[in-house]
Amino acid sequence: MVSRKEPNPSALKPRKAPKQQRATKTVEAILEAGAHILEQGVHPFTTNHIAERAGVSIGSLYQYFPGANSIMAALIEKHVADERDAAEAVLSHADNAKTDLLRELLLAFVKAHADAPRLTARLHALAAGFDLQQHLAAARDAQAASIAAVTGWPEADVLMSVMAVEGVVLATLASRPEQLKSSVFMDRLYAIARAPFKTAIRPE
Amino acid sequence: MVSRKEPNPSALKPRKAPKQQRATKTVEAILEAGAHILEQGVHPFTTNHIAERAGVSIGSLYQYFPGANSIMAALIEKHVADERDAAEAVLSHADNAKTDLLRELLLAFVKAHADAPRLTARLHALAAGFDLQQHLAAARDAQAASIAAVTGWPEADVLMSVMAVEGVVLATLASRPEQLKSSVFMDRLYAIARAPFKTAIRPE
DNA sequence: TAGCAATATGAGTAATCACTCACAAAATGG
DNA sequence: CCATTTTGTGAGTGATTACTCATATTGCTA
Repeated sequence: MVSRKEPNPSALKPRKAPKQQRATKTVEAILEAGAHILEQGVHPFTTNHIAERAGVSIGSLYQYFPGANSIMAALIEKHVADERDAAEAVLSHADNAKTDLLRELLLAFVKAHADAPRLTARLHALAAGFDLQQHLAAARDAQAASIAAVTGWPEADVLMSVMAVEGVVLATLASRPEQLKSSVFMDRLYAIARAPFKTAIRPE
Repeated sequence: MVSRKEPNPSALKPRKAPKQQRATKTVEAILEAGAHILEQGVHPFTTNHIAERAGVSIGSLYQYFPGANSIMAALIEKHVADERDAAEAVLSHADNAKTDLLRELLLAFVKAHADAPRLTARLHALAAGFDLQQHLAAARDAQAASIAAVTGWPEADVLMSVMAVEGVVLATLASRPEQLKSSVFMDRLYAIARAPFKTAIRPE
Protein backbone atom coordinates (compact mmCIF):
# COMPACT_ATOMS: atom_id res chain seq x y z
CA MET A 1 0.00 0.00 0.00
CA VAL A 2 2.90 2.22 0.65
CA SER A 3 5.18 1.22 -2.13
CA ARG A 4 4.44 -1.80 -4.23
CA LYS A 5 6.01 -3.64 -7.04
CA GLU A 6 9.43 -2.70 -5.77
CA PRO A 7 9.82 0.23 -8.11
CA ASN A 8 13.19 1.86 -8.46
CA PRO A 9 13.68 2.34 -4.74
CA SER A 10 15.93 5.35 -4.50
CA ALA A 11 16.46 7.43 -7.62
CA LEU A 12 14.71 10.53 -6.47
CA LYS A 13 16.27 12.98 -8.85
CA PRO A 14 14.86 13.80 -12.27
CA ARG A 15 16.37 11.99 -15.20
CA LYS A 16 17.17 14.70 -17.68
CA ALA A 17 16.47 18.37 -17.98
CA PRO A 18 14.15 19.60 -20.72
CA LYS A 19 15.90 21.67 -23.36
CA GLN A 20 13.02 22.73 -25.56
CA GLN A 21 9.83 24.55 -24.64
CA ARG A 22 7.52 21.64 -25.29
CA ALA A 23 9.62 19.47 -23.00
CA THR A 24 9.23 22.07 -20.27
CA LYS A 25 5.48 22.00 -20.84
CA THR A 26 5.55 18.24 -20.47
CA VAL A 27 7.39 18.41 -17.17
CA GLU A 28 5.04 21.07 -15.87
CA ALA A 29 2.03 19.02 -16.88
CA ILE A 30 3.44 16.03 -15.01
CA LEU A 31 4.01 18.05 -11.85
CA GLU A 32 0.58 19.64 -12.04
CA ALA A 33 -0.98 16.24 -12.45
CA GLY A 34 0.96 14.92 -9.49
CA ALA A 35 -0.20 17.81 -7.33
CA HIS A 36 -3.80 17.34 -8.44
CA ILE A 37 -3.81 13.64 -7.71
CA LEU A 38 -2.27 14.22 -4.30
CA GLU A 39 -4.85 16.89 -3.57
CA GLN A 40 -7.81 14.76 -4.49
CA GLY A 41 -6.41 11.74 -2.79
CA VAL A 42 -8.89 9.49 -4.53
CA HIS A 43 -6.83 8.19 -7.41
CA PRO A 44 -3.73 6.27 -6.47
CA PHE A 45 -0.50 8.19 -6.88
CA THR A 46 0.96 5.98 -9.59
CA THR A 47 2.98 6.77 -12.69
CA ASN A 48 0.18 5.56 -14.94
CA HIS A 49 -2.41 7.77 -13.30
CA ILE A 50 -0.14 10.79 -13.25
CA ALA A 51 0.64 10.40 -16.94
CA GLU A 52 -3.05 10.02 -17.74
CA ARG A 53 -4.01 13.10 -15.76
CA ALA A 54 -1.15 15.05 -17.33
CA GLY A 55 -2.32 14.10 -20.81
CA VAL A 56 1.14 12.78 -21.49
CA SER A 57 2.28 9.34 -22.54
CA ILE A 58 3.75 7.06 -19.94
CA GLY A 59 6.93 6.98 -21.96
CA SER A 60 7.35 10.73 -21.72
CA LEU A 61 6.93 10.61 -17.98
CA TYR A 62 9.76 8.13 -17.66
CA GLN A 63 12.00 10.30 -19.77
CA TYR A 64 12.00 12.96 -17.07
CA PHE A 65 11.32 11.11 -13.83
CA PRO A 66 12.50 7.68 -12.72
CA GLY A 67 9.24 7.01 -10.91
CA ALA A 68 6.40 8.37 -8.79
CA ASN A 69 8.73 8.89 -5.82
CA SER A 70 10.74 11.32 -7.85
CA ILE A 71 7.67 13.34 -8.75
CA MET A 72 6.67 13.44 -5.12
CA ALA A 73 10.16 14.60 -4.23
CA ALA A 74 9.97 17.36 -6.81
CA LEU A 75 6.66 18.57 -5.37
CA ILE A 76 8.09 18.60 -1.87
CA GLU A 77 11.12 20.47 -3.13
CA LYS A 78 8.84 23.08 -4.63
CA HIS A 79 6.83 23.46 -1.45
CA VAL A 80 9.96 23.75 0.66
CA ALA A 81 11.35 26.36 -1.69
CA ASP A 82 8.15 28.39 -1.39
CA GLU A 83 8.42 28.36 2.37
CA ARG A 84 12.06 29.34 2.26
CA ASP A 85 11.37 32.19 -0.14
CA ALA A 86 8.57 33.51 2.02
CA ALA A 87 10.79 33.50 5.07
CA GLU A 88 13.68 35.13 3.23
CA ALA A 89 11.43 37.84 1.91
CA VAL A 90 10.47 38.72 5.45
CA LEU A 91 14.02 38.51 6.75
CA SER A 92 15.53 40.63 4.01
CA HIS A 93 13.48 43.80 4.20
CA ALA A 94 13.18 43.80 7.94
CA ASP A 95 13.41 47.26 9.42
CA ASN A 96 15.38 45.68 12.10
CA ALA A 97 13.76 47.28 15.09
CA LYS A 98 10.45 48.61 13.93
CA THR A 99 8.60 45.46 13.14
CA ASP A 100 7.79 42.39 15.13
CA LEU A 101 9.86 39.95 13.13
CA LEU A 102 8.51 36.82 14.76
CA ARG A 103 4.95 37.75 14.01
CA GLU A 104 5.74 38.54 10.42
CA LEU A 105 7.50 35.23 9.98
CA LEU A 106 4.48 33.53 11.43
CA LEU A 107 2.13 35.31 9.09
CA ALA A 108 4.22 34.36 6.08
CA PHE A 109 4.40 30.76 7.20
CA VAL A 110 0.69 30.43 7.77
CA LYS A 111 -0.09 32.13 4.50
CA ALA A 112 2.18 29.76 2.60
CA HIS A 113 0.25 26.84 4.02
CA ALA A 114 -3.21 28.29 3.77
CA ASP A 115 -2.84 28.98 0.06
CA ALA A 116 -2.98 25.31 -0.90
CA PRO A 117 -4.21 23.65 2.26
CA ARG A 118 -5.15 20.26 0.90
CA LEU A 119 -1.98 19.73 -1.10
CA THR A 120 0.18 20.97 1.73
CA ALA A 121 -1.40 18.65 4.24
CA ARG A 122 -1.06 15.68 1.92
CA LEU A 123 2.51 16.50 1.04
CA HIS A 124 3.63 16.64 4.63
CA ALA A 125 1.67 13.61 5.65
CA LEU A 126 2.64 11.39 2.75
CA ALA A 127 6.31 12.28 2.71
CA ALA A 128 7.04 9.44 5.10
CA GLY A 129 5.49 6.90 2.82
CA PHE A 130 8.03 7.84 0.20
CA ASP A 131 10.96 7.91 2.58
CA LEU A 132 11.13 11.66 2.22
CA GLN A 133 10.83 12.52 5.88
CA GLN A 134 14.46 13.44 6.33
CA HIS A 135 14.06 15.74 3.38
CA LEU A 136 11.45 17.74 5.24
CA ALA A 137 13.46 17.54 8.46
CA ALA A 138 16.52 18.93 6.71
CA ALA A 139 14.46 21.78 5.29
CA ARG A 140 13.15 22.56 8.76
CA ASP A 141 16.67 22.61 10.17
CA ALA A 142 17.89 24.84 7.39
CA GLN A 143 15.05 27.26 7.90
CA ALA A 144 15.70 27.44 11.61
CA ALA A 145 19.41 27.99 11.00
CA SER A 146 18.69 30.74 8.53
CA ILE A 147 16.36 32.55 10.90
CA ALA A 148 18.83 32.19 13.74
CA ALA A 149 21.66 33.55 11.61
CA VAL A 150 19.78 36.69 10.65
CA THR A 151 18.14 37.45 13.96
CA GLY A 152 20.78 36.27 16.37
CA TRP A 153 18.24 34.22 18.30
CA PRO A 154 19.51 30.94 19.74
CA GLU A 155 19.23 28.26 17.08
CA ALA A 156 17.93 25.60 19.44
CA ASP A 157 15.14 27.92 20.51
CA VAL A 158 14.28 28.75 16.94
CA LEU A 159 14.13 25.09 15.97
CA MET A 160 11.86 24.31 18.87
CA SER A 161 9.60 27.17 17.89
CA VAL A 162 9.50 26.08 14.27
CA MET A 163 8.58 22.52 15.21
CA ALA A 164 5.79 23.66 17.50
CA VAL A 165 4.38 26.10 14.96
CA GLU A 166 4.56 23.54 12.20
CA GLY A 167 2.74 21.01 14.36
CA VAL A 168 -0.06 23.38 15.20
CA VAL A 169 -0.45 24.61 11.64
CA LEU A 170 -0.48 21.12 10.13
CA ALA A 171 -2.90 19.76 12.69
CA THR A 172 -5.20 22.73 12.19
CA LEU A 173 -4.84 22.38 8.46
CA ALA A 174 -6.06 18.81 8.67
CA SER A 175 -9.01 19.31 10.94
CA ARG A 176 -10.03 22.97 11.00
CA PRO A 177 -8.48 24.70 8.01
CA GLU A 178 -10.80 27.66 8.20
CA GLN A 179 -9.28 28.68 11.52
CA LEU A 180 -5.96 29.43 9.88
CA LYS A 181 -7.24 32.86 8.93
CA SER A 182 -8.68 33.66 12.32
CA SER A 183 -6.85 36.33 14.27
CA VAL A 184 -7.58 34.56 17.51
CA PHE A 185 -5.75 31.56 16.14
CA MET A 186 -2.84 33.74 15.12
CA ASP A 187 -2.57 35.19 18.62
CA ARG A 188 -2.50 31.75 20.14
CA LEU A 189 0.07 30.60 17.64
CA TYR A 190 2.15 33.65 18.44
CA ALA A 191 2.17 32.75 22.12
CA ILE A 192 3.41 29.29 21.29
CA ALA A 193 6.07 30.56 18.93
CA ARG A 194 7.43 32.88 21.63
CA ALA A 195 7.48 30.24 24.32
CA PRO A 196 10.89 28.67 23.64
CA PHE A 197 12.74 31.95 23.99
CA LYS A 198 13.75 32.66 27.54
CA THR A 199 15.36 35.96 26.75
CA ALA A 200 12.56 38.16 25.58
CA ILE A 201 12.85 38.63 21.86
CA ARG A 202 10.48 41.46 21.54
CA PRO A 203 8.13 41.72 24.44
CA GLU A 204 4.74 42.89 23.31
CA MET B 1 1.78 4.31 -4.75
CA VAL B 2 -0.64 5.35 -2.12
CA SER B 3 -3.43 2.95 -2.81
CA ARG B 4 -3.46 0.82 -5.89
CA LYS B 5 -5.73 -1.64 -7.51
CA GLU B 6 -8.73 0.12 -6.10
CA PRO B 7 -9.06 -2.12 -3.10
CA ASN B 8 -12.18 -1.99 -1.01
CA PRO B 9 -12.05 1.75 -0.45
CA SER B 10 -13.77 2.23 2.84
CA ALA B 11 -14.47 -0.84 4.98
CA LEU B 12 -12.15 -0.01 7.80
CA LYS B 13 -13.67 -2.16 10.47
CA PRO B 14 -12.65 -5.76 11.10
CA ARG B 15 -14.82 -8.42 9.55
CA LYS B 16 -15.56 -10.82 12.32
CA ALA B 17 -14.36 -11.29 15.85
CA PRO B 18 -12.30 -14.36 16.71
CA LYS B 19 -14.09 -16.79 19.01
CA GLN B 20 -11.43 -19.40 19.60
CA GLN B 21 -7.91 -19.01 20.92
CA ARG B 22 -6.17 -19.88 17.68
CA ALA B 23 -8.22 -17.25 15.87
CA THR B 24 -7.07 -14.70 18.41
CA LYS B 25 -3.51 -15.82 17.79
CA THR B 26 -4.06 -15.35 14.08
CA VAL B 27 -5.36 -11.82 14.52
CA GLU B 28 -2.49 -10.96 16.83
CA ALA B 29 0.02 -12.34 14.36
CA ILE B 30 -1.52 -10.22 11.62
CA LEU B 31 -1.33 -7.06 13.70
CA GLU B 32 2.23 -7.77 14.81
CA ALA B 33 3.21 -8.33 11.21
CA GLY B 34 1.55 -5.10 10.19
CA ALA B 35 3.41 -3.20 12.87
CA HIS B 36 6.70 -4.80 11.90
CA ILE B 37 6.30 -3.99 8.24
CA LEU B 38 5.37 -0.42 9.04
CA GLU B 39 8.37 -0.12 11.32
CA GLN B 40 10.85 -1.41 8.78
CA GLY B 41 9.26 0.55 6.02
CA VAL B 42 11.07 -1.48 3.41
CA HIS B 43 8.46 -4.03 2.42
CA PRO B 44 5.31 -2.60 1.00
CA PHE B 45 2.35 -2.59 3.34
CA THR B 46 0.21 -5.01 1.36
CA THR B 47 -2.09 -7.77 2.42
CA ASN B 48 0.14 -10.38 0.80
CA HIS B 49 3.24 -9.20 2.61
CA ILE B 50 1.47 -8.88 5.93
CA ALA B 51 0.10 -12.40 5.65
CA GLU B 52 3.55 -13.72 4.73
CA ARG B 53 5.23 -11.96 7.64
CA ALA B 54 2.49 -13.16 9.99
CA GLY B 55 2.96 -16.74 8.89
CA VAL B 56 -0.72 -16.87 8.04
CA SER B 57 -2.48 -17.63 4.81
CA ILE B 58 -3.86 -14.78 2.80
CA GLY B 59 -7.29 -16.33 3.17
CA SER B 60 -7.13 -16.15 6.93
CA LEU B 61 -6.19 -12.51 6.78
CA TYR B 62 -9.26 -11.71 4.72
CA GLN B 63 -11.44 -13.53 7.20
CA TYR B 64 -10.66 -10.92 9.82
CA PHE B 65 -9.79 -7.79 7.89
CA PRO B 66 -11.27 -6.45 4.66
CA GLY B 67 -7.89 -5.12 3.55
CA ALA B 68 -4.62 -3.45 4.47
CA ASN B 69 -6.41 -0.22 5.33
CA SER B 70 -8.33 -1.98 8.01
CA ILE B 71 -5.16 -3.36 9.57
CA MET B 72 -3.66 0.09 9.52
CA ALA B 73 -6.78 1.44 11.18
CA ALA B 74 -6.56 -1.22 13.88
CA LEU B 75 -2.94 -0.29 14.59
CA ILE B 76 -3.82 3.37 14.84
CA GLU B 77 -6.71 2.54 17.12
CA LYS B 78 -4.34 0.65 19.38
CA HIS B 79 -1.85 3.49 19.47
CA VAL B 80 -4.55 6.02 20.20
CA ALA B 81 -5.89 3.82 22.96
CA ASP B 82 -2.43 3.59 24.53
CA GLU B 83 -2.14 7.36 24.54
CA ARG B 84 -5.57 7.73 26.06
CA ASP B 85 -4.87 5.19 28.75
CA ALA B 86 -1.61 6.86 29.66
CA ALA B 87 -3.34 10.21 30.01
CA GLU B 88 -6.20 8.76 32.01
CA ALA B 89 -3.81 7.05 34.36
CA VAL B 90 -2.22 10.39 35.12
CA LEU B 91 -5.53 12.19 35.43
CA SER B 92 -7.10 9.63 37.73
CA HIS B 93 -4.60 9.43 40.57
CA ALA B 94 -3.81 13.10 40.56
CA ASP B 95 -3.37 14.51 44.03
CA ASN B 96 -5.10 17.47 42.77
CA ALA B 97 -2.83 20.17 44.08
CA LYS B 98 0.41 18.50 44.95
CA THR B 99 1.68 17.49 41.57
CA ASP B 100 2.37 19.43 38.44
CA LEU B 101 -0.29 17.83 36.32
CA LEU B 102 0.83 19.35 33.03
CA ARG B 103 4.35 18.07 33.43
CA GLU B 104 3.13 14.60 34.29
CA LEU B 105 0.88 14.51 31.28
CA LEU B 106 3.79 15.57 29.17
CA LEU B 107 6.01 12.86 30.56
CA ALA B 108 3.38 10.22 29.90
CA PHE B 109 2.86 11.46 26.38
CA VAL B 110 6.53 11.51 25.51
CA LYS B 111 7.05 8.11 27.05
CA ALA B 112 4.22 6.62 25.04
CA HIS B 113 5.90 7.85 21.87
CA ALA B 114 9.47 7.06 22.81
CA ASP B 115 8.68 3.44 23.50
CA ALA B 116 8.12 2.59 19.86
CA PRO B 117 9.55 5.58 18.06
CA ARG B 118 9.79 4.17 14.56
CA LEU B 119 6.33 2.66 14.50
CA THR B 120 4.80 5.74 16.06
CA ALA B 121 6.38 8.05 13.53
CA ARG B 122 5.27 5.88 10.63
CA LEU B 123 1.76 5.51 11.99
CA HIS B 124 1.22 9.21 12.27
CA ALA B 125 2.85 10.02 9.00
CA LEU B 126 1.15 7.35 6.95
CA ALA B 127 -2.32 7.83 8.37
CA ALA B 128 -3.12 10.34 5.66
CA GLY B 129 -2.26 7.91 2.93
CA PHE B 130 -5.01 5.68 4.20
CA ASP B 131 -7.50 8.46 4.72
CA LEU B 132 -7.21 8.03 8.45
CA GLN B 133 -6.26 11.59 9.29
CA GLN B 134 -9.62 12.52 10.72
CA HIS B 135 -9.33 9.50 12.93
CA LEU B 136 -6.20 10.92 14.53
CA ALA B 137 -7.73 14.38 14.63
CA ALA B 138 -10.79 13.06 16.44
CA ALA B 139 -8.57 11.29 18.95
CA ARG B 140 -6.68 14.51 19.55
CA ASP B 141 -9.90 16.42 20.12
CA ALA B 142 -11.19 13.77 22.48
CA GLN B 143 -8.01 13.79 24.47
CA ALA B 144 -8.05 17.56 24.78
CA ALA B 145 -11.69 17.49 25.85
CA SER B 146 -10.96 14.85 28.45
CA ILE B 147 -8.08 16.80 29.93
CA ALA B 148 -10.12 19.96 29.94
CA ALA B 149 -12.99 18.25 31.68
CA VAL B 150 -10.86 16.93 34.50
CA THR B 151 -8.65 19.94 35.04
CA GLY B 152 -11.04 22.72 34.28
CA TRP B 153 -8.58 24.33 31.90
CA PRO B 154 -10.07 26.05 28.85
CA GLU B 155 -10.59 23.45 26.15
CA ALA B 156 -9.32 25.65 23.34
CA ASP B 157 -6.10 26.25 25.24
CA VAL B 158 -5.67 22.56 25.91
CA LEU B 159 -6.19 21.69 22.26
CA MET B 160 -3.65 24.26 21.18
CA SER B 161 -1.18 22.89 23.66
CA VAL B 162 -1.77 19.33 22.54
CA MET B 163 -1.23 20.22 18.90
CA ALA B 164 2.00 22.05 19.64
CA VAL B 165 3.34 19.28 21.83
CA GLU B 166 2.40 16.65 19.29
CA GLY B 167 4.13 18.57 16.54
CA VAL B 168 7.35 18.94 18.49
CA VAL B 169 7.38 15.33 19.60
CA LEU B 170 6.67 13.94 16.15
CA ALA B 171 9.23 16.17 14.47
CA THR B 172 11.83 15.26 17.06
CA LEU B 173 10.88 11.62 16.72
CA ALA B 174 11.59 11.76 13.03
CA SER B 175 14.88 13.60 13.09
CA ARG B 176 16.44 13.40 16.57
CA PRO B 177 14.69 10.60 18.48
CA GLU B 178 17.44 10.37 21.09
CA GLN B 179 16.59 13.85 22.35
CA LEU B 180 13.19 12.68 23.56
CA LYS B 181 14.80 11.45 26.75
CA SER B 182 16.81 14.58 27.38
CA SER B 183 15.71 16.68 30.33
CA VAL B 184 16.64 19.84 28.48
CA PHE B 185 14.22 18.83 25.76
CA MET B 186 11.54 18.18 28.33
CA ASP B 187 11.99 21.63 29.82
CA ARG B 188 11.65 23.26 26.43
CA LEU B 189 8.61 21.18 25.67
CA TYR B 190 7.13 22.18 28.99
CA ALA B 191 7.51 25.83 28.13
CA ILE B 192 5.68 25.30 24.89
CA ALA B 193 2.90 23.30 26.53
CA ARG B 194 2.30 26.11 29.01
CA ALA B 195 2.26 28.85 26.43
CA PRO B 196 -1.39 28.73 25.39
CA PHE B 197 -2.69 29.24 28.92
CA LYS B 198 -3.07 32.88 29.80
CA THR B 199 -4.29 32.22 33.29
CA ALA B 200 -1.39 30.59 35.04
CA ILE B 201 -2.16 26.92 35.53
CA ARG B 202 0.56 26.22 37.96
CA PRO B 203 3.28 28.79 37.91
CA GLU B 204 6.60 27.16 38.51
C1' DT C 1 -17.51 -40.21 19.80
C1' DA C 2 -20.26 -37.93 16.27
C1' DG C 3 -21.59 -33.90 14.32
C1' DC C 4 -21.36 -29.08 13.57
C1' DA C 5 -19.38 -24.68 13.70
C1' DA C 6 -15.22 -22.20 13.57
C1' DT C 7 -10.97 -21.68 11.46
C1' DA C 8 -7.11 -22.20 8.20
C1' DT C 9 -5.47 -22.93 3.60
C1' DG C 10 -3.58 -21.42 -0.98
C1' DA C 11 -4.28 -21.89 -5.85
C1' DG C 12 -6.43 -19.03 -9.02
C1' DT C 13 -8.42 -14.69 -11.48
C1' DA C 14 -8.57 -10.29 -13.22
C1' DA C 15 -6.87 -5.93 -12.55
C1' DT C 16 -3.15 -2.86 -12.03
C1' DC C 17 1.48 -1.95 -11.41
C1' DA C 18 6.44 -0.25 -13.02
C1' DC C 19 9.03 0.24 -16.72
C1' DT C 20 11.21 -0.57 -21.65
C1' DC C 21 11.83 -0.04 -26.37
C1' DA C 22 11.18 0.47 -31.19
C1' DC C 23 9.47 3.98 -33.61
C1' DA C 24 7.44 8.58 -35.20
C1' DA C 25 7.34 13.46 -34.96
C1' DA C 26 9.25 17.83 -34.14
C1' DA C 27 12.87 21.13 -33.40
C1' DT C 28 17.60 22.74 -34.09
C1' DG C 29 21.74 24.13 -36.44
C1' DG C 30 24.25 24.36 -40.33
C1' DC D 1 17.31 22.18 -47.41
C1' DC D 2 19.16 18.13 -44.68
C1' DA D 3 21.36 15.73 -40.81
C1' DT D 4 21.23 15.44 -36.09
C1' DT D 5 19.25 15.90 -31.75
C1' DT D 6 15.46 16.23 -28.85
C1' DT D 7 11.02 14.92 -27.68
C1' DG D 8 6.74 12.23 -27.71
C1' DT D 9 4.33 7.80 -28.20
C1' DG D 10 1.97 3.57 -26.45
C1' DA D 11 1.76 -1.36 -27.00
C1' DG D 12 3.79 -4.88 -24.49
C1' DT D 13 6.12 -7.69 -20.61
C1' DG D 14 6.46 -9.70 -16.32
C1' DA D 15 5.64 -8.88 -11.62
C1' DT D 16 2.52 -7.83 -7.95
C1' DT D 17 -1.77 -6.60 -6.39
C1' DA D 18 -6.61 -7.47 -4.05
C1' DC D 19 -9.57 -10.75 -3.11
C1' DT D 20 -12.55 -15.30 -3.56
C1' DC D 21 -13.80 -19.90 -2.90
C1' DA D 22 -13.63 -24.78 -2.74
C1' DT D 23 -11.56 -27.61 0.43
C1' DA D 24 -9.22 -29.33 4.56
C1' DT D 25 -8.44 -29.04 9.40
C1' DT D 26 -9.40 -28.11 14.10
C1' DG D 27 -12.09 -27.33 18.31
C1' DC D 28 -16.50 -27.38 20.77
C1' DT D 29 -20.63 -29.59 22.51
C1' DA D 30 -23.71 -32.89 23.22
